[in-house]
Amino acid sequence: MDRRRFEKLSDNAWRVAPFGAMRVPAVIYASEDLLEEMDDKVFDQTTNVAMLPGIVEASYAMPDAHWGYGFPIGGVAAFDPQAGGVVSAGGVGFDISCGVRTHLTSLTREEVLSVQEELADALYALVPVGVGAEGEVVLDRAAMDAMLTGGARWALEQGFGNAKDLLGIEEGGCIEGAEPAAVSERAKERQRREMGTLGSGNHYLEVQEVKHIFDPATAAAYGLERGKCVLTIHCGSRGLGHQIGTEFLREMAVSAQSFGISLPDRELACAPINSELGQRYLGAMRAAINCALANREIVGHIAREVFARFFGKSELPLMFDVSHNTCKLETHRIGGKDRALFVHRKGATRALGPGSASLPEPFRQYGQPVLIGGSMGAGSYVLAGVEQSEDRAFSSACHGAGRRLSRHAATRAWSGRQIVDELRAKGIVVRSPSMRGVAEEAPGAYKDVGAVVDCAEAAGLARKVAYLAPLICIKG
DNA sequence: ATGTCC
Repeated sequence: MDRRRFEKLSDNAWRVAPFGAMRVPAVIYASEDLLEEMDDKVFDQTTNVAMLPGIVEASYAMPDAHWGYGFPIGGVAAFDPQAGGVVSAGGVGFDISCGVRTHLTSLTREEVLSVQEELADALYALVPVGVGAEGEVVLDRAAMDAMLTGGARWALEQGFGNAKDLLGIEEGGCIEGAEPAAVSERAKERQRREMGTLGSGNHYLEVQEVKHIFDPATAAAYGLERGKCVLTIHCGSRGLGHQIGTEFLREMAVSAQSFGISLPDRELACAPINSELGQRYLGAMRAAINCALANREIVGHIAREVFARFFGKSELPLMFDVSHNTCKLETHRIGGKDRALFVHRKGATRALGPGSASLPEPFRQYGQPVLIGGSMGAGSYVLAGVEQSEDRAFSSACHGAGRRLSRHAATRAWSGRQIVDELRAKGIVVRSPSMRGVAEEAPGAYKDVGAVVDCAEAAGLARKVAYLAPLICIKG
């Protein structure tokens, strides 16, 4: 994008003053290099979101923003129901509550390397992965509704995971207000056999080494120790979330006119929060959030069983589990006044600062762990929420590196086999059912995750705590 | 992201 289209607020923040039907400004957090690299579509989409009814303060984009469906991926926007605010299915995305969780291990890099290939084989054999992957858990009608209401708490009752896990999951593992009745039979049917599965695309399970610590005190509070390994899982609500997104997008697009909403882009289909459709979507979306939380809890359980085979009994305590595709009711201080807002984060991570009451005690004073998934070769980062993030984008940060090339362009540039071999030469073992998927997810198809997190830190969205280097990657 | 088009 041409930086001259923006007013420079700082080295890492760029503003577009309202023009046309924009109700608020658009603000993109990016370094000059990242901004130049972004697609013009990010400008169009971020400014389009600023036209939606009831939007508060500004339409934001994170440093990893790229072209998405309606909203940019890496978009953050908050709406006030008292001011005609809307909820948008495209503002959450198709993979509702897609997110990342990281488990701690007491294993050293050497211990993992001594069984690297075998451990990769076992994880790949036992964690269902790929398009249409099905698991051992099959839900009947009653179990489906209990799962959609109970989230990770339900998974725990079924014998998956440890009770302590709930403390480390957003919302304590279960979001209130889920309405299984608002979820179609078709969405439920698609999910019936998909619990405890990874899925495809950018989803993965990785064993990573804590390679570098930037903030020793916070790392210690999070349980991260240099040279030790962690297990990170990135997946979402599978077929259920996708089906809910598809159905509500269609319904919202059809109904927009009846609500008197004129859409700058049909993909921005939305409904007033205070409408039957808006409430029904929120109930279904929260059910999908619980589905994703339960899904990750079960995948974590399977991984723990695999680790127990190799290394004996170990707890693999959960460090944190955080979603990056959600719309959540939160209280934010706007102009000195607390307001209840519906915050859409699409490819953006909640990043609560120190002292937030909803953070678990062990690390409340350090701020929320913000888990940033990099690409296969580039590694990942753990960040921490900072106080000033509240004034930047409702306490939000980036969620990953962000794509540089489209999936199609990536498959033209690389073969999956070539990528697997190159990563093996670097000491990273990859297992995947889809070599095309690996090519689409090639490290070169993503921006430099280091530059993205440096920018997030410089912009005051979050601060760097640790860098994680992959040793094993199970890829969807 | 996705039973990669009901």
